[in-house]
Amino acid sequence: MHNLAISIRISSDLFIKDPESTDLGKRIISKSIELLDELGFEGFTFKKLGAAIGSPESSVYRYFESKHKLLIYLVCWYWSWIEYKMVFGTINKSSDLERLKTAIEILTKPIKVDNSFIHVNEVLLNKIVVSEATKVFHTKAVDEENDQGYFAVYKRIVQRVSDLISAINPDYKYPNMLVTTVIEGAHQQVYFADHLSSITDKKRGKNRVYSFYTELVCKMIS
Amino acid sequence: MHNLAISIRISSDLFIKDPESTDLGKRIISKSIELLDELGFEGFTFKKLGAAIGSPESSVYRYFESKHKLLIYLVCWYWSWIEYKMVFGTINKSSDLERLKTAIEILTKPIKVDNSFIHVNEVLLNKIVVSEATKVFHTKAVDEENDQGYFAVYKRIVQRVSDLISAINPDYKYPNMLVTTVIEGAHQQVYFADHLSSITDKKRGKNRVYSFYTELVCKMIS
DNA sequence: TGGAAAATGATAGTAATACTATTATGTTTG
DNA sequence: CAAACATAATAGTATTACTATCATTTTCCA
Repeated sequence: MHNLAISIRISSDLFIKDPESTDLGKRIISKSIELLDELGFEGFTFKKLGAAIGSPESSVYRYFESKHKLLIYLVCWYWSWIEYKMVFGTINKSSDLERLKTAIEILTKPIKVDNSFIHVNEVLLNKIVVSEATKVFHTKAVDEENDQGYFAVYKRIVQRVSDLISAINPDYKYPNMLVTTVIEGAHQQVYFADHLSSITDKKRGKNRVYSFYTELVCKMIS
Repeated sequence: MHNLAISIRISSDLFIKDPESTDLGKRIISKSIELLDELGFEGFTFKKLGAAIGSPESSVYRYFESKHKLLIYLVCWYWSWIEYKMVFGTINKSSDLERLKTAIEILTKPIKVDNSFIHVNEVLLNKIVVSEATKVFHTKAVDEENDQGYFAVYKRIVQRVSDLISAINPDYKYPNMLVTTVIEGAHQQVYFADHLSSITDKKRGKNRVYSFYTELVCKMIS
């Protein structure tokens, strides 16, 4: 069981005090995932979070500088977890194409419950990433935050998959664009299916997002 | 010259008083485009906008209920303008494939200055759509706002291009997903190139976004 | 075991935001 | 020329996103 063996490490620039280090910290993470899902990023406040965990908001501020940083923390956590799944999911595959397909699967198929991290509900966290993660990037502070390395995990995942593509077809000109198209597109399709269903192709089977993007990548690089 | 012939019509649910109907209204539109670009959606306020046009914020509130509604208005304006260009750009093409290619071109190539609408700077508006438009969708009020018809133009554009695809290849299973992948992806690539350049394929020519997505669509539907 | 250090709680306060409301003034128009 | 309308000027409110201070509780370790 990897819940004993591994832990997700997040850049210490994203918090004031490591939420993994205390009980209150873990409850902050756990409850903020629930509340962000319930209220959305705009409706979410540290005051409400404090009320939900029975602590004053000032206690939350001892862990996170702002709700924006907390969101980045959660999104980073999510991508670190995905990276972990990707590394272990591809390690014993026999070819780059197999590895690529597994990576796409991890990036496009619905998330399954994972009990390895008790205070993190990965299914809810995925919902938050789908509906709120763009707000991590789309800020006037992007460049600064990028320089701080906040998006390193995300970029590393893109690079990883991009490298697989280049290994399979070294002549393909746009591996990075292809990968970001898949990663962001997959989330977007889930969001559209939930909220703007007329512009998705809903009645096309259970794994339509996975099928669509797998076919897309394969056709593009062949 | 179409500046005499046409005007962009926006759903009256998006404003309290039509900004096109007065001088102050037009200045609100014009300045809000500049300020949104300069400050970003979060940094933008009606107070600052008021100061910039020399009016109290209460005057702005007589035109728009909230800055969120103003953003939706601008994004709708943008897509209406794109739809207009698409209709007139494809009308005299000789085949569906030609029409499709033109549509993709309009959706993926950089915006050029258009002096048809004096109070709207389309180049800046495009920058705003690229960096802020996701915030129109990603809200707890999406479903309600979708029911109100705020996203109708956007959905119509998707449908239009999707129909072209289906006309070319009636068997292709995912025309809608393909189109939204292109539309959102194209903007995303521009944003990434500006802010997270390591995960784009920058040094691949001037029209890389256009080339990439045209090739993508053609390969997928053939 | 006792005392310092660390963590949390309780409470207060601030500037800014996102509005609403009211009244006054100027401008248009039938 | 008066009514209607548009805008300005000003004030006010609840909430947000913090910061600051001090008291209490818990932990730890010598």
